Order: sequence, then structure tokens, then C-alpha cells
Amino acid sequence: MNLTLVTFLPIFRRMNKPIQQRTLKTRAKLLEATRAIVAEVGYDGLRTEQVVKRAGVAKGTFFAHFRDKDALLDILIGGDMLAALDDMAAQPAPRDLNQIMDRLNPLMALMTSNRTVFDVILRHSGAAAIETIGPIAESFGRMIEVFAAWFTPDGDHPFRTDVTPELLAEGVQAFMLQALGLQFCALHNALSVDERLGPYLQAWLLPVR
Amino acid sequence: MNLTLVTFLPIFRRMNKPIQQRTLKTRAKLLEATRAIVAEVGYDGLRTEQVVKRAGVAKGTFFAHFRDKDALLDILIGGDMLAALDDMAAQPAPRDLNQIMDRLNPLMALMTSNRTVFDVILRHSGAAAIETIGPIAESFGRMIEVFAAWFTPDGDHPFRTDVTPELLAEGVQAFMLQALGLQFCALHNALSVDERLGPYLQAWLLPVR
DNA sequence: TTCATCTATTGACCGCGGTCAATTCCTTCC
DNA sequence: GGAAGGAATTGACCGCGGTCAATAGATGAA
Repeated sequence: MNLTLVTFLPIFRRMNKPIQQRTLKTRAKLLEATRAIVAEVGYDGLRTEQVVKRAGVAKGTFFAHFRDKDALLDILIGGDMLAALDDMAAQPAPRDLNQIMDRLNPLMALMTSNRTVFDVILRHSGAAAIETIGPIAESFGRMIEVFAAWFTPDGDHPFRTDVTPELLAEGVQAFMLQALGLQFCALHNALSVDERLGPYLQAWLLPVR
Repeated sequence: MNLTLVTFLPIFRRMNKPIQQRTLKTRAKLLEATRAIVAEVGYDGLRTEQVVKRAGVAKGTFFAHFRDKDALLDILIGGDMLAALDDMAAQPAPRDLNQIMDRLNPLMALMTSNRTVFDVILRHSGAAAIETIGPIAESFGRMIEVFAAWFTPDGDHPFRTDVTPELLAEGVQAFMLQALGLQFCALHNALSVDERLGPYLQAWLLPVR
């Protein structure tokens, strides 16, 4: 029963009412069942009916806990992303392009582990058709913070200083998404992600003009 | 019966067989019905059952012509995007940032006209969960060509020349998507698209270092 | 014209995400 | 303890995207 469970729980709850124990139990059962099924058949094969069956609850209970199926995926995938970002932030700031790519690697591996996952991430990142912000959207905000910390003016980094760290960070995010997106595109998968991202970041962070 | 109709038609067709007239008729009816419904209730309210009812054909006929509902949206939205790109390519190459934003405006307006539309575009752009390439993916390729033409070394433009035109173009695309995506995000819609894209492009195309 | 062989169309059917009125369970107050 | 008043849970039900065996229609050969 970790913090993540509690954090995103009381979606439709009145503010001042206590959370019943069974609620936490049920939610934990649903998440655990989901993780087990994903481990067995992957995200593509995930069916809410299987989740509730495995968790031993009724269909309606699922939707009392999660707005829809996407919200559940958001929590699982977003949780993984936030964890990857924590690892990233714990490392020393990168001091050249190769180090940046190293830092980005685990997160990118996660995001491209499968098409469905990347699709969910894209939807929740731009928050295209999503009303509320969830863990994935949060992790995109967090990502900017982590990147921007690499480019603070006081830490002496070798990268361009004519623009704000936040702007640099948003650029890194944009190029990362571009590289990942093209990776899944039938037209442009000749190059690897690194081969594509490298020139982007070189041109973005170290322009010669 | 324009070219677009014919171009994307024979998905599952043997190569050397003639196309029956009724096939074209049916397809045209389906597309026309779709356009009419979208005009009335928007993309969100589009239902395949309504489309086939209005077109006067059976449900199965729809899926004999389009792989799925998304493929139909791909054709409609991608068609609009390609048209916008044609207009863009017909104009003289922009010579400063403001002109670039002017050129991009119609396309961006189209892409952000509604959440569902942007969602479809995102899915088909990165081709996240899509197997085949359709008009939207094609338009993303086309976009790079049009942008790259603005940055050819021989046309004397004021932008940076330390990287290839294609790379510059891909960057413009990445920043455009980033700006549009953040527009739909509940966290970051304080700034307008232009206010966000301007600094991106300034930093990307005119770095001072 | 007739027959054989394709192709296009049909509509009953299915899977699955999501809803909601009814029910059970928990907490609080007397 | 018992009653009142939520809060959580239930499962029959629905909407809609997508399938497929069966049927109708087109085409070319004899």
C-alpha cells in the first residue's frame, strides 16, 4: 500500500470524509490484477473484464475507482515514468551530449517498450483528449524540471546560455518525442532512436551558428 | 470523383483487377455522408452506424472500404492537412520568424480545431498504434519537405546554416507539435500557441550562442 | 444466352468499454 | 444495540466498433 495508491485515489470523493479500508483494498486488488495480466499478455491484451474477474469484484467497481480504462493505464505507466525520472534526477547532471543520452535512456526505453504504451503516453502528454491531469501529464511536467536543472546558469555546463533553462528543457523534450515518434513510424525507422536524437540535441544544445 | 478517392482505395484489392463503378459510388457515398455528419455534429459525434445509415449501405460495407473508423478520419483529416500544405508550399518562402508563423498558421488552426482531431493526428503522426501509413503520416513527411525548402542553402535565408535543411525542418515540426500539444494541456494553456512557438523557433532557427 | 468465377454487399452477431438503479456495507449518533 | 445516512459495490444492461458466412451482382468465356 504505497504512496502512489493514496495519491491518486479520491477522485470523486468529498473532501472531509474518511477513506474506508475496503476502498484501499479493492483498489489495490484491481491494480495488482492489472499488473499480473499485463505481465502475462501485455498491455494490448488487457481487458477490464479480466481485471475485475481476477480481482474478484464487479465491473462497476472498476469504474468507481478509475474514470476509464485509460486512467488505469495512466496510473501504471505514469508511475513507471515518475520512477524513471526519480532515478534520472538522482544522478549527477550530464556534462556532454553522450551523458545526456545516457540519462535519457531508461526513460526512453520505457516509453518505447511497446506501441500501445507510447500511444497512451502521447494521448496523455499533450493531454489531447483528456480532461484531467494524471501521472503521465505530471511526469511530463517533472521531466521539464529535471532537464532544466541540468542547464542552470550557476552550474557550469557546456551548453548554450542564450536562452532560459526551461526553454532548453522543453526543446529536449520535444526532440525526444520527435525521435521516439519517428521510431514507430513505418516510413522512418531506418535510424535508431540515438542516431536520430543525437543530431537533434547537438543542434539544439550546441549550435555553432 | 477526385484523385484522392482513387489514391487510397484498393487496400485489399488484387493488383490487376478492374475497379467496379459501384465501388467508387459506394465509397463516395460513405465519404459524403461522413462529411455531412461531421459538419452537423462534429468529429466527436461521428458514429459509423449513422454514416452507413445516411449512405444507405450496410455496416459491413463500411469496413470493406475502410480498415476501421480511424482510417476514415485519417483520410478526411489528412486530406485537409495535405491541402493546407499545398497552400503553404505555393506561397513564397518566409524570410523571418513572423513570416514562418504566418505560413504555419492555417495548418496549426486545422490541427487544433478540436481535441479529437488533434488526437487522431497524434496517433497517426507518430504512427503509434497504426500499421499502415495514411494521408496524415504522408502529410507529416510532406511537411518536412515544405519546411526544408525554406532553408535551402542556395536561397539566401537569414536562418542558421550549421545544420542541414532537413534537420532544421524536423526541428520546426517537433516544436510545432510541442506547442500545439501544450495548448491542449490543462497545465499549460496560459500562453497562446504563437506565444509559445515564437521563442522555440527563435532559439532553434536563430541561436546567438 | 448461359455458366463459372470473381467481387461487392448484406445484416445478424460478437466483444468490450462504460452506465446506473438497486443493494450491501460502513460509520456515526442516540 | 439500533436506526439513519452516506459510501462502496453489484451486475444486468447499453452503445458502438468491428466480424464473417451468406447472398447478390458484375464480368468474361464459350
